[in-house]
Amino acid sequence: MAPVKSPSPLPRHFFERDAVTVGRDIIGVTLLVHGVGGVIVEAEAYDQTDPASHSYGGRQTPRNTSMFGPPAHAYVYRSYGVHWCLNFVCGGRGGAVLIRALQPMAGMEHMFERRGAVPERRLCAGPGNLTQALAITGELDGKPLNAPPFKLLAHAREIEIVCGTRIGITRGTELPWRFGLANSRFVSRGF
DNA sequence: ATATCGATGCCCT
DNA sequence: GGGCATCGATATG
Repeated sequence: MAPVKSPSPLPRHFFERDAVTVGRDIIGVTLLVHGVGGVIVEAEAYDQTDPASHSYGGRQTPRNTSMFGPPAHAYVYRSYGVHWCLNFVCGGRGGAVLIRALQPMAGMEHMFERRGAVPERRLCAGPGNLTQALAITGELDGKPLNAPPFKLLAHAREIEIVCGTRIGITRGTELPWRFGLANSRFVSRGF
């Protein structure tokens, strides 16, 4: 019988690729923050060429500075003045992947404390809900992903990945840069 | 089921 | 002043 592989850290150069490639490959990876988190089931890619991106045209501002920093770091920004959104910075300046939904796996009691009495499938469904469940704030902006409080683990499982157009944008709406775990009920919306 | 609205930080014109 | 990588409450079919 073949040995069952346990979760392992991501390959060293995982994030040193373009955002679209990383966006597809990040599905199925486990994200933990202070030990709380789960499997990434939905993500979107953004890059410099993309009119929906904060890094569009190479424009750099105080907010998006992390997007132009080294890969494998967090870009955390405030959305609509109310929510925090978590991204992973990728290779190719100005590229990042927005983490949109998790299948909760660890520390769910903390998630319920932070999110209230929502159905389990809604705990981490949507970028703002996910950061609330994991207590992610702007303090983590620019922090490396290979060190606490972050932990990223790859699984050797075969999974089916679907893609579609991104959510909540008004430009670049035709780009199929939203990725998800097929048939997951933990995504923010169907594909 | 979809539609509208308010919360309100940061970037834009 | 207006728009935005959002969300939940409220109204209405």
